Amino acid sequence: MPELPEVETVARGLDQSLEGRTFTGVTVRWPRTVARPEPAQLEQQIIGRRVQSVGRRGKYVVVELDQGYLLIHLKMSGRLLVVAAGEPLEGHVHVFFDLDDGRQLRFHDVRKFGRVYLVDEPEQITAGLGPEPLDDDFTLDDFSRLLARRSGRLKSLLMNQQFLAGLGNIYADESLFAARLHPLRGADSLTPDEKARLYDAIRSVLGQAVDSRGTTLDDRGYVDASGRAGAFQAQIAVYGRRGQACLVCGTPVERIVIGGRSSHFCPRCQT
DNA sequence: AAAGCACCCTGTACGC
DNA sequence: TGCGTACAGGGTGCTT
Repeated sequence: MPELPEVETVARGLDQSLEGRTFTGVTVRWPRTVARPEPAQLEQQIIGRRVQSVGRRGKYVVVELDQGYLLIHLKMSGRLLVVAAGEPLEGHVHVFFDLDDGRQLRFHDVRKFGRVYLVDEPEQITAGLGPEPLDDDFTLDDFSRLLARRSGRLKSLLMNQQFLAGLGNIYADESLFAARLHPLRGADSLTPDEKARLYDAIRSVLGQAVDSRGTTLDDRGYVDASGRAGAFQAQIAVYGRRGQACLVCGTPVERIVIGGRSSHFCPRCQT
């Protein structure tokens, strides 16, 4: 599932390959994928727009145009691929954009949860997101202050994009393992040392995952804009490892459901 | 404020 | 072999 490291990797690839390109057409094959404007208006609004840069906010890919912004959320299964227009159109391509150099930006999404937005300002979509955990100016003090106002379970909190932007199920579980904190711990129960451990763990796990170009769990999983898989799966400690030995102590990894989402943790290491 | 759940979707795993 | 069904997952919206 694309989370912050995967979206960051996609955005970096798109920034390289799309900068300076102009959109010359768009085809919508599954209208619900286009959240706004109305699919019929997308064409007239995006043709002629030029890409200035591609970045990321939370789990959104943010394409800065000479006028307006194209935002894409990959949700569960979305892929953004840049290919020559002559390449056969794969199944599950719900929207594709023609570029002025004979290539296409294709939005491929088996689950159809992903969404595309064309807006004047990115904040129209991203205003509710919490801070970026990897920003230089996101400090331990900031994190402690955010935690102080919360009382829910750590796992649910880390998954809440309004609390912190970019963590999903994989990196929330991995961060809690790295911090040696149980996913059901109350956010208001942490000692100063535990808060520091969690802050460090989130930044360390996300940073390493970005360096590894994200996590690709199987051959249908995440790939970047050039179709390349990530490598962080080799460093996964608990996610998806139910029943397997904890890499630190050998205790079987447990899986429980929190807030309707699976949570993986070591019952001995995480307290 | 937080928890629980249905919803959106489809491929896959599983039971019979 | 083939069918039906449960499940996974991020985010939103609704109810408790």
